[in-house]
Amino acid sequence: MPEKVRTVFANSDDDKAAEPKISLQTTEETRGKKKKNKKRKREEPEASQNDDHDETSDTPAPKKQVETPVAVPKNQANAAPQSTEAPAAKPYPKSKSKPFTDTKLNWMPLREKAKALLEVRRKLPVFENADRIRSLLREQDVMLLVGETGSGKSTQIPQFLVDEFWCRPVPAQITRNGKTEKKMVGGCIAITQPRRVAAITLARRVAEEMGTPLGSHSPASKVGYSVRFDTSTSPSTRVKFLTEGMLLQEMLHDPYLTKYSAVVVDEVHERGINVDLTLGFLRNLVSGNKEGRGGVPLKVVVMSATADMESLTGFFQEGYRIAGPEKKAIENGAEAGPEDSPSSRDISVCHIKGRQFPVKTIYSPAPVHDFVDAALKVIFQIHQKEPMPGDILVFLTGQETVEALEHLVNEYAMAMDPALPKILVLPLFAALPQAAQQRVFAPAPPRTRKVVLSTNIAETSVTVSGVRHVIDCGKAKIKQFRTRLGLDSLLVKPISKSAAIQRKGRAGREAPGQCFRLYTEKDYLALDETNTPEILRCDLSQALLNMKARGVDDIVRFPFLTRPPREALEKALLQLLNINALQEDGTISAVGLHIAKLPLTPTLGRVLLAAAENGHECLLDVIDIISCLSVENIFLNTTSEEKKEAAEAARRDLYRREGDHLTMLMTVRAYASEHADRKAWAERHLVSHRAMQSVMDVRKQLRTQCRQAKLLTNEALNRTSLHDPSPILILQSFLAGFATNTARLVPDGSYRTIVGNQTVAIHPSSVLYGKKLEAIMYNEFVFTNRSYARGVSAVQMDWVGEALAGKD
DNA sequence: GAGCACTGC
Repeated sequence: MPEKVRTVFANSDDDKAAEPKISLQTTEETRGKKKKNKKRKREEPEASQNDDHDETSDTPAPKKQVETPVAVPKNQANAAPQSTEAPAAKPYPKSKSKPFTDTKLNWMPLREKAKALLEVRRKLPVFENADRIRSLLREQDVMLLVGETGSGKSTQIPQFLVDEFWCRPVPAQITRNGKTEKKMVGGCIAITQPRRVAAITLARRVAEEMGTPLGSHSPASKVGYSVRFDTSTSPSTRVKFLTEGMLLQEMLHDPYLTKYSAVVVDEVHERGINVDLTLGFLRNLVSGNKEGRGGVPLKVVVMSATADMESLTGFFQEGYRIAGPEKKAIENGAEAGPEDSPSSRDISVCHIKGRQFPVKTIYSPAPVHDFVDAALKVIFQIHQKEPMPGDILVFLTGQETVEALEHLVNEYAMAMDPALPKILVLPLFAALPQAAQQRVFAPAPPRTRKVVLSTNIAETSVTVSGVRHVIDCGKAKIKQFRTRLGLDSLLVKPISKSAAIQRKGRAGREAPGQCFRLYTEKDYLALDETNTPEILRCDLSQALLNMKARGVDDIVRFPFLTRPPREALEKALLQLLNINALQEDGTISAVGLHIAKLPLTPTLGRVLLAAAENGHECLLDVIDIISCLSVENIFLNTTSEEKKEAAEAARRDLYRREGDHLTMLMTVRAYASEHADRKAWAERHLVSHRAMQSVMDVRKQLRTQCRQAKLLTNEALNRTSLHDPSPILILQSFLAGFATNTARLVPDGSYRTIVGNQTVAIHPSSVLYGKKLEAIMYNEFVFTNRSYARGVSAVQMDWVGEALAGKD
């Protein structure tokens, strides 16, 4: 249903009621505007392609767009996703000696580009609402904004707000823990994003539009971004794009977000656990007393692509209700601005229409049993009937189904009528090497139709150009943490309506399109409205530790947008108790506080601290291993048989009989000591170069943090000679966090978990696969077709006993 | 004999 609703921006001229007011969409003015929109679409479909960030997420601000703002074929822009640096981002070296006037001169071309871009911006659906959004936010602290794809909300909203009077830094007196301090509060707008690429791409784009250099490139820069391993801001930054995790991290140090006048939370509908935590903390900030901010209000804009805003309005209203009808007097005497009038408690809901071409939906007349087979038929049906150009995007569940369909399509294509255009089949999934992924962005060769077979990576993370036909199998693999069993399950499940709409929308980005749903309309109507929030699907220990570290001692009273079941919360608390991150009374311990600041799961954080007690050498080795465990799989999947044998031989010298942990250590050591050509080394050993680069990033970050925490000395870090690792010390350090992730061999030759007595098999990707050992410790316990332990090492039963008894 | 997608001072 949401896809059929056509709404315009909220009509906010209604009388203001005393009760918290929600201005809902009105449909009256729609008609005229709709027509206008339609016309616009025909005239400049290209302009709409780069204004919403999910469209550019894989195509950083196409530079052509800057030079000729009118017409850029999307294909072209996508064809070179590597040319990331827009010209505006380049000209400022970090050199401090550069005179300021120089910067000023270099500004001129930026200004001109910004002026040209303004023409494009003016045509965005969101633009005509600028004044209304500004005036609502002058009165109110919270705004909810529904903006469909292509509305331009992510790039424009911060620019609408940055020059508002309330967005200037103000001197304030802050009282905390009885101490009063003078400080500037506000001045900056934060915009959160679920993904790194989006944060960086948007920052680049907005910097161009504002005509200022990006981030740390110049002291005059107004736009910056902050993602893990990559921060580009300057003291003058006013608009900052960051990942949700990064904002949470900032909040650990500055709970009242005193740098910011506003926080814009974008893409809320994706409902990652970080966004849920962010919203909980923000609700406490807007509805609580503002002492920590010296009485200066914080504006919160929550943006989503789906119309389900009722739960969000209720969520923020409840915050106001609990805070009480009267505002607490501000004790330190900060002046009461207009924000303190009752209307600051109103919440407005605004709808902005997107810019999409119409997409026709075709349902399967009867239930489909084999969606790979059904997809095959539809692909050739489209290919025979539909004119060129018009590529096909097929949503499947995983690598397995992608590869199965790939073979089938290629097979059928060979027997195809030679008079028909050719078919180019391109698989797309996250584990695919980067180079192979890039192939889907290149436009199809002449007289060829691209058929992209994708997992749900193409649903949000990646935009494929040229697509006019979408085939949706209606399913996806979803990871679900099962509290009772303490394991992750990766199961094929039906998608939600909003995911189905998202998939369908991928056909209408450049021209009218069609979407074939390989399920019946009845099935569609029975789907859940939205995706299950991650907070209901994952292990909560990290989230709880973060809350505890922020002083939220009573978890039950935390404002959850969706409250996790009690059992899941209890399990997480128990786990934190087990690793001594919490004290018996449930408050955070010194160890817990330390772990919370590490960019690791609580368990891995605990391991790191345990290793620190076993000496510098052990800590350095454990950091190497932890770095591997906290990134995607470093070992590539073998594709062909010949390659496999060569790789097995090359990898042989890395394998350690102690298990995967020590094997990872040897891999990091070998990679790090390869100075000539790491990429070639990685290819030879069938190790993912991309993953190893992340490993090295994490390793560097952890080493730095350990040095700052005085767990490592410079001397230990700079030592060049390699010591012999001590497997015993390393594995015992791991048991400090993973004592409950252990299993012992039983007489029938299988393994049973020590806690829970469940059957578990060593995953085939492990170096210990097929081995019979006294006991094993594993990093992960997952269920796919059966229960597997992944990341496995051999341990001794008496070590496990000691670790479980807490005598580490 | 096997690998949905994201993310972190």
